Amino acid sequence: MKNIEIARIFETMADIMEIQGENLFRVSSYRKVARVVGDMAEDIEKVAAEDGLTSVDGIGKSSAQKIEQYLTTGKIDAYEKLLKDFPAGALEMLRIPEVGPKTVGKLMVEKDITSLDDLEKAIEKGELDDMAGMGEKTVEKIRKGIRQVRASQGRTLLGEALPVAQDIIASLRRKVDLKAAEPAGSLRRRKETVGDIDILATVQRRGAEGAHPEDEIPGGREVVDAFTSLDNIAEVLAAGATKGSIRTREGLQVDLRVVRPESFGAALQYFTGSKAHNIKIRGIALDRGLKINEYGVFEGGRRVAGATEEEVYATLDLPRIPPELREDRGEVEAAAAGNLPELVGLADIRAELHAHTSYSDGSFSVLEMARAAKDFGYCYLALTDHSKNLGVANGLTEEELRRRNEEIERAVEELDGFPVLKGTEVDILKDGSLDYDDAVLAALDWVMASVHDHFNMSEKDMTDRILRAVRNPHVHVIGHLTGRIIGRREGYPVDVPAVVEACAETGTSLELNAHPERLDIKDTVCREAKAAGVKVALGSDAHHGAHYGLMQYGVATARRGWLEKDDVLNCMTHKVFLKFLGSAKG
DNA sequence: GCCGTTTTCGGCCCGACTGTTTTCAGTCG
Repeated sequence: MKNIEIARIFETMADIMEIQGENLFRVSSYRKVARVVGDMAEDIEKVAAEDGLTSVDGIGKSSAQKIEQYLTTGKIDAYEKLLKDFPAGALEMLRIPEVGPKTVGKLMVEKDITSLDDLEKAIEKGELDDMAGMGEKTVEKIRKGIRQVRASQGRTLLGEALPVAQDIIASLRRKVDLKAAEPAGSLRRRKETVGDIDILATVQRRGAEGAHPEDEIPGGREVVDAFTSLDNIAEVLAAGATKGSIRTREGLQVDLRVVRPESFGAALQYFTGSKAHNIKIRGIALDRGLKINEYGVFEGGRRVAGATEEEVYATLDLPRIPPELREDRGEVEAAAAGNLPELVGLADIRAELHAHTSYSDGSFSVLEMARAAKDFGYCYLALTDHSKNLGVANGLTEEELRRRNEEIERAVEELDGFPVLKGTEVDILKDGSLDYDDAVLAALDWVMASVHDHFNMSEKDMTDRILRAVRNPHVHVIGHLTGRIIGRREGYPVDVPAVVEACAETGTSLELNAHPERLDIKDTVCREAKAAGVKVALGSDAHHGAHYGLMQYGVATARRGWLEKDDVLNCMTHKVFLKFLGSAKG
């Protein structure tokens, strides 16, 4: 599956072309190719062979040729040519806040600066001072920005950013009387990582009717002041009449915007994005003679909507599209056709299906884990301790597994019959065999099979290894399919579509590991699984009673993957779940 | 470079903020 590689190449080409001053529409068409190829569920090679690349919206003749060339030769001439004249370290400078392609281009041409290091040295020597547009403040910003790029190396996990945003909103509400306050941006779309946090707020008092957008918002400055005087702030970056910006001690940038109540829905829609979704929405508006901006929907000069998102979408005869879907992956078309999915919600989740106890590497006993699940509101629980191969995690021998199962029976009794399934997260060994014999697995209620070692295999070998586990009649579900750790470890190479296909054939499910560092399978694969009729099991990978709360990130990712209640095993009642397990693998 | 029930040419979403400019370019969301 070469989709991601190709997406990266087109993104890089777009960056380089933009720095070199290429036509911006041409640049954005390269970015669009990168996005559609990266988001595509199918293997690009398969699309190329079957329907042809130009059947994909956004891929024209020229891009199709480049992709074909990559698929056949592993190279793209146009890309090689761009790289040849372009220093490798220069793209890194784009990651500095306030530094865009134009600035990078100027630095390269005028000062021969081609890397973060070069730039830092040049600033130290005062070499930027004679450049047009490089005042004292700008240079200082860049200097700080370089440090920041080095320190943060990118984006923050959803699981870290969401609690920060929720804390800030709660603190803000205690200080000022807000009518509404919501995170926007990629956080609201629940992307697996976010660059910064955007919060929108509106105050109780209504603005004067017909007030111009440029007027100050009544009560706005008061909210901004409250915001910039919160605890846990390392630095106030900006504080105006309607907008404030801070950096938290964890290094996260948080932007707050105060908007008028009559514009709140429009602003929320606008700042939630994604950019691609908004471009599509605006296009539809234009066709109808409407203009949408962050203040509302306008017909001529007249505002026709804006207070709520429902209102904004309704002007286009669309239902409100859930934020998690707003990626221009077909959601607008689905909304227009009345085909939006009824997304699974946290309240639909009846069970935890991936949890460890102190028998392996968890910190709670069997009884404590079960009691915590019951207290959490679940109707049942599956305990999935590691198998003996995983020494570092104190994996269970067959004898230990038997003793743990007896302890489960005692715990069930203790908790008045709260159902606890006897499960395992059994290692898929190097050759694709499993770490327990079939007889041992057959006696268990719930068998999850996962790869935990020998990551450095070829894609073919790894895929064959996993496929062998999929085909084992006792395996109900494959755990964290790609093994990625977001921001730290790329997943091992595996032909995901081939695994999905085999799961569909054999009645095997796929786990969506809800741990914020994993979120594996990811959103687009969820959608692929759903299309193939493969069920998804959400698992928090809990090693402690407090970890059950991580389920929310799994649900968020499932929603981004268009999953509905019927696609998710955890939504089944205990009885239905057992029946499903009895029949799934035929 | 992509796209087309007005189109195969001429468009391509829109606005705010910042620093630095003396009317605007660059960046961001």
